[in-house]
Amino acid sequence: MKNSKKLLCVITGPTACGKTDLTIQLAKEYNTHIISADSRQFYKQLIIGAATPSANQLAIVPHYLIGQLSVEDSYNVYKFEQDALALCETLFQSHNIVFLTGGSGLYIDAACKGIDLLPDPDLEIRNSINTLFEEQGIEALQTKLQALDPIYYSNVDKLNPARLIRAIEVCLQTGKPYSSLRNQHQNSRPFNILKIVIDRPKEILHQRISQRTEQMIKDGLIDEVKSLIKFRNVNALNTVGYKEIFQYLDEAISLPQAIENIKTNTRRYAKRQLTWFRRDKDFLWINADELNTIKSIIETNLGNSPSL
RNA sequence: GGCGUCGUAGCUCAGUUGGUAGAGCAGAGGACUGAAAAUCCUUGUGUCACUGGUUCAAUUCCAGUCGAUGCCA
Repeated sequence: MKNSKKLLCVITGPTACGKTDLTIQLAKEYNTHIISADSRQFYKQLIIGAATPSANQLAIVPHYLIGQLSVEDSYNVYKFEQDALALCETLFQSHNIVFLTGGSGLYIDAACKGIDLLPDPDLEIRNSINTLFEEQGIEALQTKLQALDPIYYSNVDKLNPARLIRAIEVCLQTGKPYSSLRNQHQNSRPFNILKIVIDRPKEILHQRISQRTEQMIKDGLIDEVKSLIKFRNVNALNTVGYKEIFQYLDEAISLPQAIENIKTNTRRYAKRQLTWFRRDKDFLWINADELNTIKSIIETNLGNSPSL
């Protein structure tokens, strides 16, 4: 074989587009394994609401980074990058192709391009900045960041507390401006990468989101959420499907209203995902029913002549 | 059948003491480096139900028609 490099095939797409089934089918045909890039399926307690693959599906091909964490664990993109790269190294020893699938764009980027080396968040510092925000509002964050890092301040979304807080946190932790630690260069990888977005007409996607939401309720989403009520404040549960059911359990909204809200919020999530993918011109957009097209592209990228 | 109220953006509604109209939600577009299913930004022209009348001018006033709804029969 001429092509000595291995291939990481990224299969992503908006939520409910059918990437799980499709990737399992591909991985089975290529007799290989799947690494998940889904920031909610990491948590073992999130099953129904996170649309985690079923036990039957997981049995078809080996999966990694699904259910390896508890919702109480702290995890982040950098750790994910490390985990995903370590898995790639191991799996490429015995496979020419490995699939990475999931809908978390930032996590996919971390695996494919890498992210800057920054210290792990210090919870004490973060909490103190959060308190500053709660007590004095966004202006206090703006003033602070402007003093600590005027360069980043000139580019940052000044109305987004999350951006401001993280930047301040890094400045305080490292004693350096956040901007000086961001190189934003793309790390090279010891494997080739093929990136595919599974596309669907918007009406069809919305229909699938609606149907999947109804199915989640039938499958017992409410009981799953009830069992997690003691964790309701952890970040992992600030998630579509869970927060709406918490509101229903609080009797703040009716069940039909909660279900409607889940559908709406899922549609919006899908929209944000699509915005993210559109920005990255490396993605090939392929219709969900064009499995043969995908296989043909994979063959080409593996250095084989397309036989289809 | 009689009397009243209502009919304005996909939905809920506001408003114009007559000069063709605006909020919330939904929708659309965008941003994004350790919270990312998170967090945040931008974006509102529609036969003002229909047909006539009055008027320089009607979505606004008047009449009729249709539809919704309430009360009385």
